[in-house]
Amino acid sequence: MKLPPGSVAKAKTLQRRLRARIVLAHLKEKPKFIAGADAAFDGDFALAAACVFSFPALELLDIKTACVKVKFPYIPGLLAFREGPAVINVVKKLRPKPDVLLIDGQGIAHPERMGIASHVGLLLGIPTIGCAKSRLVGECGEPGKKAGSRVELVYKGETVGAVLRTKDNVRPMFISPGHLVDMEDAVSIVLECARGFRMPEPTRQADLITKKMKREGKQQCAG
DNA sequence: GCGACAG
DNA sequence: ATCTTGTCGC
Repeated sequence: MKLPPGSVAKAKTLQRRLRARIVLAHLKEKPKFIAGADAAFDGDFALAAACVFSFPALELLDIKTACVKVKFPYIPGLLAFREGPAVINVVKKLRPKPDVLLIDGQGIAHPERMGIASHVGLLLGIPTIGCAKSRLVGECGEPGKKAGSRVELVYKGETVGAVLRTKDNVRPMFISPGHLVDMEDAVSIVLECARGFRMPEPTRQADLITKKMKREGKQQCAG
């Protein structure tokens, strides 16, 4: 996928401008509604899905989907410019509006502290948590084999995330605050959303929906 | 120059 | 992310 000249440099400049507005603070109230969002790809289109659950009961309350044309290729560190538009579009449709949003990707565990979770959280103005299946940046050890064990993810001398075992004996998840939450919130909320699978329920369901959309064809999706 | 590199 | 069969482990 081709990009107009200078797009990559402009994207990086925007990240550095937006990161000044990221706020990491402890949630004042326990969330009542939590959502998860993810996207799959079919040609030049991003098939996005988002779902909201009651929290901490995790009863499914709403599901929304969207099909958005992608204008950016995948470039490590610039995922928000590829998936962000579709995710923002679909999350805006959710009812009730979520108090916290889990996104498949990094929060501040990013070269510019602006992973997709931080980026989307800032643009939507809602608390977000990055839930990635693998590492983008940072150094870390290996957490214990039991669910709940964790080690810090350190980047340039700063703790930017947690390498968290969400299930016994499975590869850990890379959790990092996105926006309007702190590290403790991120880890505790993800653990409360762990329901016997590696991925926390909100993100896991969004991922399943996304793959189903792809199987059944993008022609019938909203957006 | 070489290796790393979310989805 | 996506392309892909059988297969090992809980």
